[in-house]
Amino acid sequence: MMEKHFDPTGARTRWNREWDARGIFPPNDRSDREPFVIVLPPPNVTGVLHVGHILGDTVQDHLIRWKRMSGFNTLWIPGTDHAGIATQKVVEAALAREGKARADMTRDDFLTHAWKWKEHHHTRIVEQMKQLGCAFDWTREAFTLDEPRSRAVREVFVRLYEKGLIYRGDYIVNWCPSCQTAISDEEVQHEERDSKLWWIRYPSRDGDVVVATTRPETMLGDTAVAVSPEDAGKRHLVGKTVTLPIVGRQIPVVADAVVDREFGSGFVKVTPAHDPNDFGIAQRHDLPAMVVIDRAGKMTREAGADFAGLDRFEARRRVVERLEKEGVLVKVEPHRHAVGTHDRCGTVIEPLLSRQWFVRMQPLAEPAVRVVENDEITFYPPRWRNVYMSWMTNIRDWCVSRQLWWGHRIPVWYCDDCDHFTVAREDPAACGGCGGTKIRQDEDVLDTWFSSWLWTFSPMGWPDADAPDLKRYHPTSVLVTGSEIIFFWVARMIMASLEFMGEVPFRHVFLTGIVRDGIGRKMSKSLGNSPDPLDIIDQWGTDAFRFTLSMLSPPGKDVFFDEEKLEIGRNFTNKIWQASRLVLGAVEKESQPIFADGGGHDGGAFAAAWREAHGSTLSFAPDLSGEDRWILSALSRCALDTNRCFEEWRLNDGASRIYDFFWHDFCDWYLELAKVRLYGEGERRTVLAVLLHVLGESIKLMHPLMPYVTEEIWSALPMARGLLLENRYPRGDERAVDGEAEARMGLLRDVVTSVRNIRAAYRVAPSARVPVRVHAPEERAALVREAAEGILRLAGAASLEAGPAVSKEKGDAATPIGDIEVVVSLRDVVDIDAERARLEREQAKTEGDLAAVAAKLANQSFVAKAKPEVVEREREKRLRLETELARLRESIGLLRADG
RNA sequence: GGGCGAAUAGCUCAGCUGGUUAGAGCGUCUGCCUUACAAGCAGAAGGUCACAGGUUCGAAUCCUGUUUCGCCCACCA
Repeated sequence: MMEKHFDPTGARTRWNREWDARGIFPPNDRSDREPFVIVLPPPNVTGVLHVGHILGDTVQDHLIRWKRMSGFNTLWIPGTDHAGIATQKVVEAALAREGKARADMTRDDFLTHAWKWKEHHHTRIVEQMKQLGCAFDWTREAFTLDEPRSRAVREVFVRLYEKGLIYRGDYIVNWCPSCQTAISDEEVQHEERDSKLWWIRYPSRDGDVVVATTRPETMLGDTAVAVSPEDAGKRHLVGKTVTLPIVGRQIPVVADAVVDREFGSGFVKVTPAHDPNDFGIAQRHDLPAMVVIDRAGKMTREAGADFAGLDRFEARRRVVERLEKEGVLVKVEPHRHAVGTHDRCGTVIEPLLSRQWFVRMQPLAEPAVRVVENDEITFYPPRWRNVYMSWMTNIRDWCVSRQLWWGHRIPVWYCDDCDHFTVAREDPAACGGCGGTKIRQDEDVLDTWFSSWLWTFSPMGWPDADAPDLKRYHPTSVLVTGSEIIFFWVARMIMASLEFMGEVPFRHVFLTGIVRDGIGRKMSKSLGNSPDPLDIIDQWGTDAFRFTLSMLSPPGKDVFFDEEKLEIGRNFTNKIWQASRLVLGAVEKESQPIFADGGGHDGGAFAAAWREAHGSTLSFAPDLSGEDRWILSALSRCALDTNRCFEEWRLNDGASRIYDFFWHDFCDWYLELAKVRLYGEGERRTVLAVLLHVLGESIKLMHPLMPYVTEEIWSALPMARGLLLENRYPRGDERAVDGEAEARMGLLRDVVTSVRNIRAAYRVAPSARVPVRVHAPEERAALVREAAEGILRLAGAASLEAGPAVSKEKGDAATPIGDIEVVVSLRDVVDIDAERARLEREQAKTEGDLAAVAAKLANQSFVAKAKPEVVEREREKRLRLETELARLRESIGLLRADG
């Protein structure tokens, strides 16, 4: 006998051990079944799992298990990301707590610490990932900074360099003064902020010029003033010079098309070293660039003795003061504009002229646009495709060098003796130009995404083109990730795979939503609103967690996650458990064998379904009741729907479908009806076999969502063979859908519901049995009589009479349903006034409905233009409503007659 | 400044290609510890589908516009 309650922790421990011991997650490399492959978006190795990861992992595990059970050779590769900046920062912070600063350490010492830190956190995060029940192939685990991935990164760098797609140059980059590294455009977060627009007069013999700026401190580095070439009123100044206040430098006025004559004063100060626009102007007009802000965000010596060493924001205040003092500050007005900040630390980005490595993206983007255009790669939900396209078609070069220590070091060596630099796969011993041995490797490392973008093939043995995994498992099937990294990662993976593999990295991109807290805020550490998934798992169980998330996550929509919602999953898990207890308890009590390995009974659709699902044969000839046929039909329907939902990436709908079937069809109706036979005296094997079959198939359907509880129950089912994961996912069968059985069940449900309704309306004690009579045409009355035992039990009826002769009289409560009428005799219990009120309410509603239908049918164009089946449906509806209405009037009349 | 998404019951959301009586979970109300389950069972109440037009025999669903909220992109300093 099963325990009274499911023990999620015990089951998790047990099945993790069991799955691991049996080694069932890695694919069969010799199989000729179609592969289904996913690479896990690698979490930050020094991070902790948050609820968002659980959602992504749940979706992927769901797909993997479903495909595996559907006959695919599945592979899911786990791994972690070295996450350059993020990791370096946490390691630095940890060292700081020990009183050590990175500045005082050698690179090697720092890296030793970083690796130690990585090892520690890696163990932890892997431990966490194992608690989710994910079917990862740990034998293929990868890390973006391990040896094989380093080889791939170097190969890629060298190839791109040789192709002219990587270059080094001096450009304005996004500089984070806090992290002291360049970052890519994608890492800049634009935030609207209230600021000011300062209007400053630059005096000139030819007439003063007034510029408007949001960054007065950069005026110290101005080397020109620009106007729009279309601005007739100002054109005469072009070629003249103006005096830079404070500094006193003479700077020229130039005309450039980027200047908008409508904005501000129509004059733009040009600071080539600190503004990307101005940098462009300077290039076009051959203007010098003067760096006045350094890498720490402090003013340089170039900024002048009065400002050198000041923080840039302090310098802003001082500069404004000076301008005011000099009488050149014309006005200050409030101005709201977007400020670039570093997405990792929130520091305001300083555009800075600096020498960096860049990847030329345009040539890589073109094929990547094509494969999406021709649907070799599809996006779910499809709207993300446009987001991808618009980014790809306006793509800009990618700054890949980072001034960090933690990461893939740039494989470039500079020579002390000549200008040549050596770009090499293996560390060179000498300069490739002059042969000199005084060479130094570039100090910088590569952007983390420079290793992540190889993630579909770098874990499969690339650059060895003959690596068996590459041949077998690439391209992968689907990428499951969040929409926030479409540019960072998805787009770049597509480009990298096309460039280096000559094929797409994956066929489909499935984008999950962002998990938010109960009031819509993004989960974040600083807000403290992200619960620890492991706490949730301990408290609620993995299955409950996974099921709840699945159910609440329409594809690509943000999820408002609230711990209370876990009740959905927990309650459902319990429901499954309890239903299983009922079934297994009943099976244990049966003395005759239900099935056997060989021989046995062979005929009939159910016997065949049993054989196909369980590989054994029934040991008796099943004698199916109406409800048996109905639940088998509903099971098939559920399996069909579920598979269809999954095919269409609507995992949440699939989850709801199974939930509804199991809870409301199987538990609420079938189990209750089954009790008639289970607790009766007759032959029980048919109902037991049906119970076992439907339960078994149901938990197969649920397995991808709730691996532990289903595996646990499966192991207790007498007909189970092997692990649940090794069994075939129910596909459903159109031919198994039994319309007649479903109609019959509908009739039974209607009768039972009507009686319950009346009982509740009159507060009939639950223990009281009431006589039930059903007025119906003989054909249908026969069906009702056939289902008598079930109706008696479910409706709490004392007796059941059905036929065309059934009549009602005063003291009866009656409810019409189409052409039948359910009559419950309550003798003195019925309150005449209450019953009349009840009937009149019903009457009003029915009259309303009828009027609507009648109006529709009276409309000539409706009858002429609507599809015939729709018109027919309306006619049937009218007939039904008319019948019901007549019965209601009859009942009301009866109450009046002698009341 | 562009683009996208959302707006349906008190709350959180379903409602796929327009067509039965707009559904579920939670919450509320009523009655039940009925030999699987009170993490449960039965019943009930609750919606002018954001607003305004339009297309159509028919609109929560399609189109246009408006409002509110959210997100993404963007070199008007």
